[in-house]
Amino acid sequence: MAITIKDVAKYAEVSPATVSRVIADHPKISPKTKRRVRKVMEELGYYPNFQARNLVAQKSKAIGVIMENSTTLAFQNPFFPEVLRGISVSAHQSQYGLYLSTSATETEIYEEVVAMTQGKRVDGIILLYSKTGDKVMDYLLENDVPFSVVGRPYIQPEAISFVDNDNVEISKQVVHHLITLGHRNISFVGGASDFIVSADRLNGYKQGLKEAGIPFTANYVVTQEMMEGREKQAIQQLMEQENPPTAIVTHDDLVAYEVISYLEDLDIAVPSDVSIIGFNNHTLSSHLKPPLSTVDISIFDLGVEAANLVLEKIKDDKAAPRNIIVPATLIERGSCQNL
Amino acid sequence: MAITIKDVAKYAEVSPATVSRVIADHPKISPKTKRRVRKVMEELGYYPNFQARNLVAQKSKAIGVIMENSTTLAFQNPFFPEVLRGISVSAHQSQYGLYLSTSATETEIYEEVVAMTQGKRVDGIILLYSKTGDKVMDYLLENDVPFSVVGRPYIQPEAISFVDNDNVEISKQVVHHLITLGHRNISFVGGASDFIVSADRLNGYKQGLKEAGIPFTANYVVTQEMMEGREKQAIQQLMEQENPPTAIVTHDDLVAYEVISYLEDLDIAVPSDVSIIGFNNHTLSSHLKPPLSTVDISIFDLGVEAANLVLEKIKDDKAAPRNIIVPATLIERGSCQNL
DNA sequence: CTGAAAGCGCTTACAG
DNA sequence: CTGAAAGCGCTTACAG
Repeated sequence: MAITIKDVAKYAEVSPATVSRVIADHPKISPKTKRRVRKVMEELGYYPNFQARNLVAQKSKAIGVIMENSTTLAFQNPFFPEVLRGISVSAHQSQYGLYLSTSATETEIYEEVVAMTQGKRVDGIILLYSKTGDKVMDYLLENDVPFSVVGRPYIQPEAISFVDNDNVEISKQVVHHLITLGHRNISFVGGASDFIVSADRLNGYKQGLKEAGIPFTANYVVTQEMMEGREKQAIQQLMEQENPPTAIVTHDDLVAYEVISYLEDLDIAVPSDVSIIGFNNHTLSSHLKPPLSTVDISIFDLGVEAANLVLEKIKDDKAAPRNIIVPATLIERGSCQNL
Repeated sequence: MAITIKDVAKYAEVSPATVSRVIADHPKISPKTKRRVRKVMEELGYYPNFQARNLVAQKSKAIGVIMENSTTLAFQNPFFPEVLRGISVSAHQSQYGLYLSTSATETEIYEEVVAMTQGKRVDGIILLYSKTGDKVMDYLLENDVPFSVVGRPYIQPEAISFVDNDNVEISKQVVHHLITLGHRNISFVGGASDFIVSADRLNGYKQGLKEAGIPFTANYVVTQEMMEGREKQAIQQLMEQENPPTAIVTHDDLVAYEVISYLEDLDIAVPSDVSIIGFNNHTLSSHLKPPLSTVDISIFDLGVEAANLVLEKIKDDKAAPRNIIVPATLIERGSCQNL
């Protein structure tokens, strides 16, 4: 089979223990021995077996990245590769590997997380989403598994390491911006309502209205669930009510452009008839027509920090949970207009 | 520490060997014993330790997915999450885990692949790209590592399992389509030239021209390298030559929209002045202005089949290499016009 | 500075 | 149908 530590030991005329110590760069091994052993390792093409090493070390040097393997537009967008890139960079620096969930449904994800943590396939977990009543998060918390969350946890935020934008605040700013432009009939087209990020942004939207003395209109809110499979009708319904909105906040740039195309079908032009703002600052959004005003949420940084946070917990059992708020910035472009 | 097979054995009053056999659902264990042991496993919350199991089995039940952790627009696009979704579905069915590369540079990727295969962290590899002179592919081939490639290998295609579109053919079709519309001055804005997919598409483009008796014009080809960091100037240069193209084939929808925006800056309208076709059928492309004619390359299927192919090789040493060609379809929308 | 021995948690011929 | 024993490839007190 493959070259083992024993083969190296034999050729270098030392014990396997010594070879092991050379690998670990143990200070008490003489430079001479180290040199000789390393030369043999090189010559034989030795690579340490992770399984064996991890078995005795009781760790895996890998982080599990958990996401919903979903098909919705929200997961089609560049958020995923970008956050993963951030995670990769940080994990790579600490020499940790990345293990990806492959499950599609909630129950499967739960099973997979339990198996990968109990089975020691990973040392910690990054949750790429945060939703209400998430059993995965409950499990991780109860079993003291090192983990971090991208997004605000639905329970015990003080006990959990997470990274997030200040979604309430930035959403409020977005609304303020539209109000400054003279809008008062402002709609909110949000994500799935069990996701905390959606709830937070809706909340900020409401606060923004309130601060401006504008009453909240339930009819102005369109959730993911209302869109699902009948996006066009949902938008039509939104626009054909008595006082249709003159501005729309959407939870994602891709959704914004989708909405714009439905508005077009209804002969409603952006921004002349309706202003619109997205979220996530898609690479393309500056190039498209209209160039989309949007919120840049620093996705890459979200990933880097999420990885840093789990790593912190993995390396130190009793590291206190930390929260990191990554800046979100409103970027004004051409999709909004004075009323 | 965690519950081990010994704990279960003790409580169930059997030997560890028996517990192991129950886990494996060995046929020779009595149903009664199985029931009893399973009950104890349940009660104690036993989960098998992957490291230990894999160490003796000499396998990891995981597939390494290798990609360049790059920032270019090409990797910002939905190709990555979509192909990964396909891979996930197939891997999940076979109960294999997914291990992701975290390296950014070619050398690092090489090191990482060698370490993860030699170190038995993964049983096989999926290469998400194919480029000329790729040392990773050479290594995998030489060392008989089970692997598959998304894209046509640059060497020994008959010896390697890969999944691909017929990029030459589809590219030729795209050119034919434009020629049918009356275009003769057709430009090709391609990807990085060391990628096989780019080479194949360029090749199909050339063949398409040739078949129509149109001479190839080097000035009509813009590569990734020529764009890098000066996209706008590259497009300007393309359009300001003596006989500017009246149609442009781009290797990706996102790039197509980027180009469209530069054309706009030059007061060139799509499709009235210039026709344009993309690749990859981005979710948004039907919604944007203009709705983009594009090529759907069945990304999800590419992923599923790539996983199937490695799995085939992992499960059977001497499975013959297979190639799968996934259909690519030209989708006509509003970005092309009769000349 | 180095080695012999035990052990990480599992599996699997071998024996009965 | 089940158990005792050896072993997968490594690490790490312990001893010298």
